[in-house]
Amino acid sequence: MRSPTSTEALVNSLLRNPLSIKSRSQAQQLHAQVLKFQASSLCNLSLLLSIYSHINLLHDSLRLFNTLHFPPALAWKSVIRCYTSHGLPHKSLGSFIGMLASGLYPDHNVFPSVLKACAMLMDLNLGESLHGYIIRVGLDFDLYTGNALMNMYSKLRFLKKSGRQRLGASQVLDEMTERTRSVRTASVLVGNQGRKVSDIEAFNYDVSCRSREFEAQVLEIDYKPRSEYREMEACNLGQQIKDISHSMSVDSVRKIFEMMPEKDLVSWNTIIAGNARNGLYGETLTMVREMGGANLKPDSFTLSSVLPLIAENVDISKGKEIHGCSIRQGLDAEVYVASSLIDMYAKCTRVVDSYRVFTLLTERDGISWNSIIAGCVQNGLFDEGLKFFRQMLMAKIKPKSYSFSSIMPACAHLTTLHLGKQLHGYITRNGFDENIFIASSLVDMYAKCGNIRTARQIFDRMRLRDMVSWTAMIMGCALHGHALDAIELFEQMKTEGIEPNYVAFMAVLTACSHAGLVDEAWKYFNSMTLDFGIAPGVEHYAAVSDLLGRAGRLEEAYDFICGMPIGPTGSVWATLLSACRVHKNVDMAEKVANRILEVDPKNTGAYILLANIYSAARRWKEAAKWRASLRRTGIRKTPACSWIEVRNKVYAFMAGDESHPCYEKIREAMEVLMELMEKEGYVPDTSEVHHDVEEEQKKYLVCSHSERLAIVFGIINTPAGTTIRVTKNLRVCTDCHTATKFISKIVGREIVVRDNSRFHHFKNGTCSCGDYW
DNA sequence: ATAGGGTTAG
Repeated sequence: MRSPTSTEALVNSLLRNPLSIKSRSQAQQLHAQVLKFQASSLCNLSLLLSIYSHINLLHDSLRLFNTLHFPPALAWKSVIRCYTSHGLPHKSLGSFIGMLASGLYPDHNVFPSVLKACAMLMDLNLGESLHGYIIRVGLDFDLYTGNALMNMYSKLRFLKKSGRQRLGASQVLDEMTERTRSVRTASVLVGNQGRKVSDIEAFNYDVSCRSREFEAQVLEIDYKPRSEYREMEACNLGQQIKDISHSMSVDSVRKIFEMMPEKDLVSWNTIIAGNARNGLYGETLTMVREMGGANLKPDSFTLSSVLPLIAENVDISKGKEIHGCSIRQGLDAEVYVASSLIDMYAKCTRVVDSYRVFTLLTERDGISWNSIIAGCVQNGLFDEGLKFFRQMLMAKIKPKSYSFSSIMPACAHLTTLHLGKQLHGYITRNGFDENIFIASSLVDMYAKCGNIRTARQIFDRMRLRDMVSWTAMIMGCALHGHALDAIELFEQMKTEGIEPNYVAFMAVLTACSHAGLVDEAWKYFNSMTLDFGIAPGVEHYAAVSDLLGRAGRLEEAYDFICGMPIGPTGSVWATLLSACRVHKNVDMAEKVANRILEVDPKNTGAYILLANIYSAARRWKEAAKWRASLRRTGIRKTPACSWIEVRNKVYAFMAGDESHPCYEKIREAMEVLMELMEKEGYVPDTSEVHHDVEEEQKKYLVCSHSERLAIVFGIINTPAGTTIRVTKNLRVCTDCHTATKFISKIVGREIVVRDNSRFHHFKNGTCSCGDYW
């Protein structure tokens, strides 16, 4: 026999040190060497296989595995791990069964992968059976297996849909643990020699029963495409099932943790993350503190699990504490921690602090980019969000599903349809269409950009719809004044077993309010508390009082607001005040305005509205008085602003902004139009012009409203037949509304105006809202 | 064996 060469020795040492191999080519070189030296023993090939699986090469692993006639345990375990980390839980469990079937005994380093596969399938039953099996083979005290068990339980919940009444999982496990332990202690005490044969036989029999039980369950699992599991996960983690008895799973996690004889940092991190995922705020923070007692310092895993919970609870002081902690540990520029910090600050409306963390972050990945983008968008900084989105693309980071659902609301709010469509194209090309978050945000975007039909098409094609998808569609209909569609959808949603929440009721009430459906609104308002136990919030009261007010039932609305169990806010009263303006009821307006200033002395809207009401009644002195007191408060009202998209570019207008580069051209066109309109019978309604000035001057002021400038700009800059789409950040003014009807008729074009609450479709001299808005 | 980001609301 020849002595091994140095190369052979190297090969052997490499085979026994799998962590030193880091790339596919290294692994393949080693593979070639093994074949060259005819060292392809079963043992060496299994070692190679475990190397392939450690660097996550599923195909190479499988190719090698398939050449083995009787794969040893190491080969099976490698394949199982690889399947799991590739997100193929069925395959993983199948291989596990195959391993058992070939007579091999599972050991401590196979269960983590199998448990993870159970968690992926969201199958608690299966997980519990596996747990029973693990107890039977005596591995429940193993550190790695225990950690994986905790992880599985903390990710699984009792799904409402499974319907079956279940025994408390932890009770069953308690009993089983007790029985197993007695068998085990007995055998330790007596020693293997003295152990009664019947005991061992009984034990082995029990183990094989458990493994068959588990096997039977695996075979029963119906295979679903991967995307569907992701949807299930999305639904499971969604609000609907959030509060359904996850306590049983959490109990199991705690029991395992307490029983574990040896705990390491991973064990602590796992239970902390589990508590955090299940929303146990106090408990989670306590455990982070207790870690110190066990001589363990929080690491990046700990911090990035805790921060989302702090964000959810909007606890800025705790958040800063954790930030401080991460700085002390030198973890504040670590991607995981930093992304959570960015998100936490954003959720606490401290975007400036998010920026700071983001700037300090040197290596940004898709998630850190998305955190800052979502942070901006969620705080209404749409342009900044878009800016970061573009920067991300320039940094050569490919947008993923999260990126689209984060940025889409920005397109929706800014009405930048061209951008939304562009993103939609990218989404379709990359197969993100099925994603429920993206589809919902697309429905919302198209609806908000005026394209209600496309919104409906996308909605109808969705395979799975959750409450948010329905609400987005209902709100879209409400926005366009399609109240009956909105109501029908709302009823359909309930029929499909999806419970409406706070926002869904806002949507349906808004629909009623835009169409003047008083009775329906009452019905839904009462149903909220009676049928669903949701306490109406200010928004719901606002919708109903708005409706009563518009219908001219001012007294009724007044009493309704006075009867609110939660203190009415300025905004609720404001709906009534604007109704007073529509119905020109100065007495009521005075009464309401005083109530507003009682609860909200800084409500500038009230000053302006009241001043306008006085102006309309030609009571100039009082109007001037209110305007003066507004000036004294030193608060500036939100400036009115309108914008329009022409040839993929957005043009913004402020009222009477004569410095606008297009101002002169617009002015000229406006004069021509005004002449034509007056011939058609248009009389400028200057009653709300708040200054006591000449009639000509008033007419001029009315004509320089931002929405009118935007509309005229659109007419002169687009070819005949194009629909003009204008967005305004506040409400469309009464006179502009009348004027736009005339304009639509004269120029023979459709004009769509979206203001802060709804869409107005002007066509042939009429408006879709029937002048009820 | 453990970790971070997403859709509806005037």
